Amino acid sequence: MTIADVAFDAPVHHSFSYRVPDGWTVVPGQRAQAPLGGAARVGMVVAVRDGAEPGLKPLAQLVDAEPVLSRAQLDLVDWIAAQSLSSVGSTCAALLPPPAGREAAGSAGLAASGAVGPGAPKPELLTGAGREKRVLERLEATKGAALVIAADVETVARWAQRLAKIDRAVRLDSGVPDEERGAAWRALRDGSARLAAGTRSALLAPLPPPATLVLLDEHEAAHKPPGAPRMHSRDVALERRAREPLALLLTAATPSLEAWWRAESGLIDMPSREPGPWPAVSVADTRGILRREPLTPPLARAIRETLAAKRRVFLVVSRLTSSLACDECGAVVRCGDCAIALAYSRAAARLVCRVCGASHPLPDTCAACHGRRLTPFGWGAERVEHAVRRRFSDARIARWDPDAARGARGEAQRAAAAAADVVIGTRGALRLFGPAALGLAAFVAPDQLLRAPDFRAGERTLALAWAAAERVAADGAVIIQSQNPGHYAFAAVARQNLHEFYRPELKFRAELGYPPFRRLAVVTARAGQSDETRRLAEAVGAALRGSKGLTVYPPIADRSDRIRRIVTKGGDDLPRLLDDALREFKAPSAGRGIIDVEVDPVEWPF
DNA sequence: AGCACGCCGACT
DNA sequence: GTCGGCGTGCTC
Repeated sequence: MTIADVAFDAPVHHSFSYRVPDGWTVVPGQRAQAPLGGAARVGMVVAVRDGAEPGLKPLAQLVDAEPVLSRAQLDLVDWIAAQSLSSVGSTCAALLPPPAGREAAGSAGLAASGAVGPGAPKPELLTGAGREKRVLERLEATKGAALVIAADVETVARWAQRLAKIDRAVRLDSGVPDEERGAAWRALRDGSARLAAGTRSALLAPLPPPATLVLLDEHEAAHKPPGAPRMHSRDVALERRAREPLALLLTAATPSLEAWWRAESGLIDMPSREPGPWPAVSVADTRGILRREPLTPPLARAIRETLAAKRRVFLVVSRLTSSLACDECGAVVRCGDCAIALAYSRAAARLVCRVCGASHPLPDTCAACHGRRLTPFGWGAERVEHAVRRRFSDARIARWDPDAARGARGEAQRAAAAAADVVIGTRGALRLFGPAALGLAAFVAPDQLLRAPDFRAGERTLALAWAAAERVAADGAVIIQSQNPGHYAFAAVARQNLHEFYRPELKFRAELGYPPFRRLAVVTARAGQSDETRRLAEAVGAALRGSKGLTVYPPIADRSDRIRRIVTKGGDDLPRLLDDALREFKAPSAGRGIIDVEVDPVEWPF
């Protein structure tokens, strides 16, 4: 009898075997519906073989008339799953359009994709002004298939419109109905469409050679969204390019250190560009300044001048809420139970704990020294808005909150922000402004960002400051108020010179053994009680320490003490070493506890 | 992941 | 006396 091995979207790291009903033709790469745990579920057929295993349930029905993945693409999926310690089934689910009900049989087979020839071009990293225009020119010049991957559906929509001006373009992302996504996949496969745009679920879309794959904003953390596979789209794209003859273009205003290092090592081409127009960037030193006012005199003057010139102002604030501190002894008002600083809301005149949610009225005196002067520190959007309104009462001022920007009130807030003279917001507000749309962009206090307990803090700060500067007209200004005015991220933005950031940053990363020189993984252990969690974490730590190539740090408890995280460093073989070391905990006999592994984390979970 | 099975608290 | 909490375990 014929047996099909099917991988399901579940954290089980093996496939399930089914009998192929007589008369069916099934090949690996097709999805099929089959009974699993009492329900009919869709999985990927990863192998078809002859055998004699009595008692197997039969496949229920085929979902794809034609395979959606070729053998080579299934091999790529295996590689992704192994590298990210994800299951093959959930990797497939994340990297394919959702299965349609049923589809018409197509006639075209999958394009055969061979190994990369010796003449295959290196991946290219496009930086600098006009990088997106250069991508479009490339796609216009080539007659081959092209796929543009963006980090979010909004960007996909914009690119789909741009591509449609060149040739027929289809969308493979969740911004269009499921049937349309499936049809787009098939249109690429049979050549009826040559241009496509999508998010990570489009990364494996069929691209008959000669083809171009474009990854926009390769530095974006959104290219590694939550859920399997825990791998950045940049890594998927680079591996696909290594296995398939396609041209790979990466774009970034501020490349990831990973991409920059590859470029320096000659693995990626990074054409150098003449610097384009750039605003005047100044850094205002706020050290030793009594912070009762978020706007230093130079910033207040710049706002006044920009508004007088009828141009727009963007004030970048940190999402971190402000807290209350004693002017006399410096103590911060903390939650009695959780020990973290209570978030101060001026409007509500209350203090709220962001861990346990407890809300307290404002205290009259400092608990530490009984001083009577408790004042807020840190500049949240709300406090900055208040200060700006007080000084510029005639201006139209809008606040852009990431939380309020979603949902029903989102549209209203967006409209208000789009019409405002002064927008006060976090990183997400950047989307409101096109290139050179602003007269002034200013960072009220990026120090929280810079001091975040995350080795990517500098990279993030650079990305945000650079992105803001790109949105300011060449005759406009960027003002950065900081207690770290000498930081090389600011110097790089001020002189529009990326090297000024990457040179010292690479040195720092190399010295401390951070990516791109070593790989990181965060292993999370969870068990019922806190002592069980502790015991599990100790056992996991011991197992990891037994592995030669791994550097293992002691487990860190989270605030609730129900989760412990173990940070691990290793080399290129980190996934394999982790998999070997953790195998005993994955066995069914291992019992209690859940172990979770995040390889190459981009967001620091602490 | 789902979904079942399986033992301990507040209700008709 | 039941309904239901989610801890543990299995799914071809």
